[in-house]
Amino acid sequence: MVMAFNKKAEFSKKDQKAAEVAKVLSHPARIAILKTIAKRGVCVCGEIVAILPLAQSTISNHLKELLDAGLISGELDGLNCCYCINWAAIKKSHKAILDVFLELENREGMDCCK
Amino acid sequence: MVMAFNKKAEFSKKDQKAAEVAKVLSHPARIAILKTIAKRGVCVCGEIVAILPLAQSTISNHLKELLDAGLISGELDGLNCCYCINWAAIKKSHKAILDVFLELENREGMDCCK
DNA sequence: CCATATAATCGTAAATCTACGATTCACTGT
DNA sequence: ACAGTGAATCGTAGATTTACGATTATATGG
Repeated sequence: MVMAFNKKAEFSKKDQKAAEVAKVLSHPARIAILKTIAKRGVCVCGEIVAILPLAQSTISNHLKELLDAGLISGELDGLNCCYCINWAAIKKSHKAILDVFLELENREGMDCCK
Repeated sequence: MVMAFNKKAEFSKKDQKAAEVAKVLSHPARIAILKTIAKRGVCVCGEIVAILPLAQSTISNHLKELLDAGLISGELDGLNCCYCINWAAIKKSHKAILDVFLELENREGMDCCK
């Protein structure tokens, strides 16, 4: 009995993209990591581990998710790995989410039940 | 051996709130449901079921998540249940996400590795 | 070469999410 | 009172997420 297929593909591309962006931001650790990297400009994994209340391997996983989503880039620099924000991706992500809210807020006033 | 505790509580309130908003939007079905309700003004569960490629019980679950998050309100109206957007909550949510992006984008230019 | 340090990866466990069918509940209309 | 309809809830199964410790890989420094 097969269930729990991935039905996400059946929604509009726009909604899928917005949902993907939201998914990346759906854990406070990932938001905190992004803010930390943005704030410091330079950021090495060890610094993030020192700041956030999570184990090194857990941080590394969250970093990988941010990398996979394209929101940050990281390059090995000797022993350390230097991460930085991919601003183009951040702006695209921002727009994807913004569009959802704008499309919703555009309809304000057309309420039904009251 | 106890693992996988919920560590989310250890992050800042702001980041937690933003992550919660993002979580609600992290499935295209929920975005599509919000847009459908906003577009129609009036919206009954059955209409959403007819439009989206999901079973009635699945839609009902997504609606419950949106209700729990406070983004919509629903009242029983005879046989039908009329849902509408809670605009105040939408705006709060929008602001919570917006603040994350603004805080990030504020730091643009302070890059490290290049 | 060897000890050390940084960070990725692996293995795992628990929790949560997605999804559905079946059932139940509540209200209509007859 | 009873059949029918719309929607919530229940039970479930499988997938994914969160988290950690242990291990591995790689580079540096002596």
